[in-house]
This record gives sequence, structure tokens and C-alpha cells, in this order.
Amino acid sequence: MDGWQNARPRSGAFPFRGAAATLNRMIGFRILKKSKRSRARLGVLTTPHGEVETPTLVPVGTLAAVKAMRSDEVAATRTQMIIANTYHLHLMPGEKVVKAAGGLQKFMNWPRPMMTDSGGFQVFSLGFGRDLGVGKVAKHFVNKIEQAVERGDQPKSLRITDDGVRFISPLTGDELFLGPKESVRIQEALGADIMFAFDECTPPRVSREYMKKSLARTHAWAKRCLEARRTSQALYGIVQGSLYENLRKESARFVNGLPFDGFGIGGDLGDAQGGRGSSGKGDQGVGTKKILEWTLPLLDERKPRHLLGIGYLEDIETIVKQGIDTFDCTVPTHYARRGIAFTSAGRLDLGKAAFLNDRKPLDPKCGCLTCAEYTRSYVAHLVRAKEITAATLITFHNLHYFNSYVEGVRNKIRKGLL
RNA sequence: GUGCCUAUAGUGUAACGGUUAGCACUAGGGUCUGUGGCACCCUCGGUUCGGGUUCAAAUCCCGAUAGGCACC
Repeated sequence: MDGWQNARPRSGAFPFRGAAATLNRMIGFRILKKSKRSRARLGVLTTPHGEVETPTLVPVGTLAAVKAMRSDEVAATRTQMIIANTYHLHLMPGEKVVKAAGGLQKFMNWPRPMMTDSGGFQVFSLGFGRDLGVGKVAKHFVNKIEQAVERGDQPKSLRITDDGVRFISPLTGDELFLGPKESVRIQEALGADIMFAFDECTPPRVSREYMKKSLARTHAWAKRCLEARRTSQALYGIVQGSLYENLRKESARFVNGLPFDGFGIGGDLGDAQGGRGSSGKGDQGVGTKKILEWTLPLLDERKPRHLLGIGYLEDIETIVKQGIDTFDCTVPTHYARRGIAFTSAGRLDLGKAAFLNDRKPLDPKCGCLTCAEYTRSYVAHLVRAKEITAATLITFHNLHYFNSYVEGVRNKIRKGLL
């Protein structure tokens, strides 16, 4: 776990074909077992900061912190890798500070594998997403987004061009330009093991016409990210294409043709749960599962695949069975700060007064520190009193719970059950 | 003891004599998927009590009760 020596992959650990794939990259990916029942794979991702058993959940630590957690606490939840954010860290404290501190891992005392997201998601989340108050799995206001995009409107606080995106922070007024080169420069300064290409994350249910234009941009940026790269950090390319089969496949083929070290699947992934389309205009049946069915078989199976931003418990087996190796999701941490614990009995909203008199642990079947040492009663009190310790205790439990769940999924693959 | 003022949902407040008595917080229920410790949606819940005036009273009048202030 400690640094380069131990983590340096043994010779032959790189299954990549050809020079382009292995080109001095400091990560490796080894598939231990391929399921016979599905496309699921069990693997090991090797990085300069240690190994990651896959499939694995990658908790989100946007600002070089998993919110409410110390880094050692994150490790105690059996989290193996986390992902921080280029856009946010550029604004605060700035990548120079992080670099001067010795890179993200030293800066935040997380001597383990890390990714940085490129800022591409913020093109959406701080753009149309913010304007209309929707997430990327939006089921509401979709028509408004469609109309705005059709009119050729730009979001209120950013401008998208073929070169990149000019962000104007409505909070600070700060302006910054982020394009492929800028994103890679920042990510290199941050120094995570794995970087993502700068992409345009499109709003939910964009038109085919807009998606085509956007895809051309994202693909051009993908090339420029590769050209801009100067370090041996790994770089993943991102497959876009929204809910359109031919565009998703085109994107997968394109990205697969470039010397990326791995892949991200991003953008509108439809209804992650079932695949019942919800926009009511011809995309019925297009869900995350479908999109992964279209795209993953087109990607070099020897490279790791990361699903961007999906991960309710109910989604995990579905995406893993399609061949996803890693996935990041805010759900366990985000919900924790709203007082919601995920348990073997479903979601518990600890904000409810009924829990004040419940002396059981959050989940009697859970072995985490929160469940071993604290009651629902106490946690409910903390939530209602808005004590920050509530966020700490529930985040710890949720991460531990999700990680245990994913460990169970890995065991199923190992045993040939999934 | 006397005088004056006040009384609307659990709390804080709004309502020319004509509104379905409005709002905020709280409470109860819900939403949240490459992170704003946000935010949003729904619901429950009220004119202190007793008389009177009026077609019509939270609103005007009289009393009771409670609180505040001042004076003795």
C-alpha cells in the first residue's frame, strides 16, 4: 500500500496489446476471472498507489475530501479508490497548492489510488443542470432543457465552444476557461493515478442533432487530451452519445481507437433502474443497461471501464453484469448528509422522530464502527440537531455498507453466481 | 390596587368589516445517481374564552382570562 515499490506491477501484469496501450503508463489491469453467466469481470487495477480489486465503488471526494470524513476514516470503510474534481480544485485551492503539497494523495493524506474527474460533468451540472435544477438522470423539466438546447441557448453561467468551456461562477464571479488542454494540465498538477478526458456531459434527453454536434466536440477534445498529456498518469477516454444507439456505438468505437488507458461511460444513461424511458419521446426501453450493452462490447476488454456517476445499490449488479469495473457515485455520501442510511432493511431516514426511541444500530447486520458503537436513537438526535457528527457517522456506515455490498458482488463473480 | 397596551397553527408573524385566514420555521410524508453540508415538492395544524353590534367580525363594542409596561 505504501508507494511505488510495492505497487509497481510485476512484469507481465500489463495485458495491453501494443505499445500505445502500455506506453509508460503507471497503471495496469489484470482480469482474474470472466463470468460465464454475464459480461462481469473480476479484476485487479494496479496503480502507483496500490491495487484496487474490481468491481469497486469509487466514492466521491470532490474537494480532496470525502465530505465529513477524515482520509483514515475513508480507508476504514474499506474504500479502495476515490475520485476528486478538477473544476472544484482548480477554483479552490488551485492546483499549484496541491502540487506544491506533493500531489493530491500527500495533500489529503490518502496514500491510495485516486482518480480526478475532468470537469466535463460541470459543463452540465453548472450549466443547464443548475439553470433548471435537474440532475443528469432528470425525469422532470426535460422538455424545458430540450427547448433551450434546440433554440441554441447557452446555459446562464457558462459558454460552450469548440475549444472548451468558459465558466462563470455565479457564486464568486470567478471566470475560468476549461478545455482539454487546461483540464489535463490541472489534472497533471493534481497528480492522481487516473485522469479523465475533458468531455461535454450533455443534459438529459438532448436531441439527436445536438448530441451529434456535442459528440464531435467531445471526440476532438479526447484527441487533444491525449496530445496534451505529459506525465505517466493514466488517462481514460469518455464515451458519450446520450440515449442514441448509433451515436453511443460510434463514440465507443472512436474512443476505443485512441490510446487511452481505460474508458469512462458518461452522459445521460437513461433510467438506471429499469430502462423504462421517461421522456415519452421514443426512447422507451433505453436505460443504463441498454447503453452498456451497446458500448462495452466495442471496447478493448483488457482495459478497465468506469461508469461515471451511477450507483444506487439496485444499479450495481446490473452495471457489473454488463462489464463495468469501477463506478463512482455520490449516493452513499450525499444521502448520508441528508440523514439517510442504506441498510439491509432498505433506506432509513434518521431524521424521523420515530428513531429517537430506537436503540438498535443503524443496521443490526452491519459490522461497521458506527453500527458497533452507536444507536439509531443517538444518530437520529444528531441529524435533527444538525450536528455534523451525524454526517460523519452515517457517511461512514453508508460507505462501509456499499463497499461490503460490492465485495459481495465480487464474491458472486468469483463463485460463478453472477 | 389603578391606568394603558397586547392576545391569530407548536413558535414567530400577515390579513380597508366581505380572502378558502396568508407566510416562515417546526412537525409528518416525498424527491435527489461524474457532490452546493444545498434545494425542491406534498401534508397536518390557527383567530384565548363569553356575550353583543352588523347582511357579514380575526377585525368594531362590553366583560372574563393571560402576558407586558407605567403608576401607586
